[in-house]
Amino acid sequence: MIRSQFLVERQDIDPVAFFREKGLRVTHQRVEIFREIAESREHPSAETIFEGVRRRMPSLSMDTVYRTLATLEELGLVMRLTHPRGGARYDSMAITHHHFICLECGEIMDCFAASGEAPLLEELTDRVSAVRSVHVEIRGLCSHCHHTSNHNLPLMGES
Amino acid sequence: MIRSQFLVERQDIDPVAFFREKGLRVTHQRVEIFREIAESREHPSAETIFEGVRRRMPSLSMDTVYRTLATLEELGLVMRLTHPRGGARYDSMAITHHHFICLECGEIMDCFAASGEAPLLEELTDRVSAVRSVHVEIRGLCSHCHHTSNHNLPLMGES
DNA sequence: GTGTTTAATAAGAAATATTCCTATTAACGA
DNA sequence: TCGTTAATAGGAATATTTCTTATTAAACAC
Repeated sequence: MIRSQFLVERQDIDPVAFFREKGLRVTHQRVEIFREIAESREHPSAETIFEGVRRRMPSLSMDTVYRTLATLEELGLVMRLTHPRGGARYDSMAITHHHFICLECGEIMDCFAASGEAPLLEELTDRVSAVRSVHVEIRGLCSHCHHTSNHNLPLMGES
Repeated sequence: MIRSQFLVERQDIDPVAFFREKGLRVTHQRVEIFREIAESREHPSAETIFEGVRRRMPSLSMDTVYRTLATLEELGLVMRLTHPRGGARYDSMAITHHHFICLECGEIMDCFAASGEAPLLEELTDRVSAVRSVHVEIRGLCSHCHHTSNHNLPLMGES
């Protein structure tokens, strides 16, 4: 049986050492893109990341941003999130955490506290071999939207 | 404090009654698109849904597929998933469940069993008002890929 | 049933988002 | 410092999603 705890921390990642360790070339682009995400608190889109890094590195191309984001995601340093309003958003996963997304305004909030266990994968035992990450995504209404907008969303606990 | 159980079932949805109840017109397109997803076990893309329904309804347009999927998602009947290999995938959420996604081949498996509770939202109490859904997404390697490919993914439990 | 109202659709254009192609650059090991 | 080659820039190509507008068909009143 595969059973995964939610809380798995990892932090203080030095991108230079990390890339080197993985046998990847330590390019300015990779380091800067990693930093841009690690230092952001805003779950930026690829476009936002591009604009942010390009200020320091005018030759940067969009292709490099996407390629690097894919690399970082594969390494487990970054997570791609589906945003209710189209387009992908990216978030540093140097520290394991989860997300709350407001269905009204689209704001994404980090949720570091975690308790309990992941869904048991017993029913998938013969089909699943290794767990890489467990991510909980909670959707609902943030306080602001709950009070200001007349929403019509079915909520948990209601019929 | 907001605390949400994972397991919240809902099933046997009659799309006609459901749309009517919500004050939405019961169009052939809506009913057929809903059925296509509800009967699929394959987490189809918008394109796949389009092709499937168009066999029965040749005049269907892609725009209607996207529009209807957005409506169904808003009603909580359908969930949009980010697929590792670009593009969105859709899944019927008539019965609450979770997902395992293989990072190698991209296969998505349903995971109905669930235990534990969602991450505590205590830290977000003042920012979050209402929970609409709790979804757990587990990533890793399916048995097939774990045994056949030489993967280089950091896995949970390893350093 | 018939007519009226208007939400929903089809069609294709437009806007976005993402990936691909190729020549060039620069990281790294010798 | 030099050679090798992974990685990048630039732009084209593709894919995905949304928008615009005329048309259609649900829903409802009669």
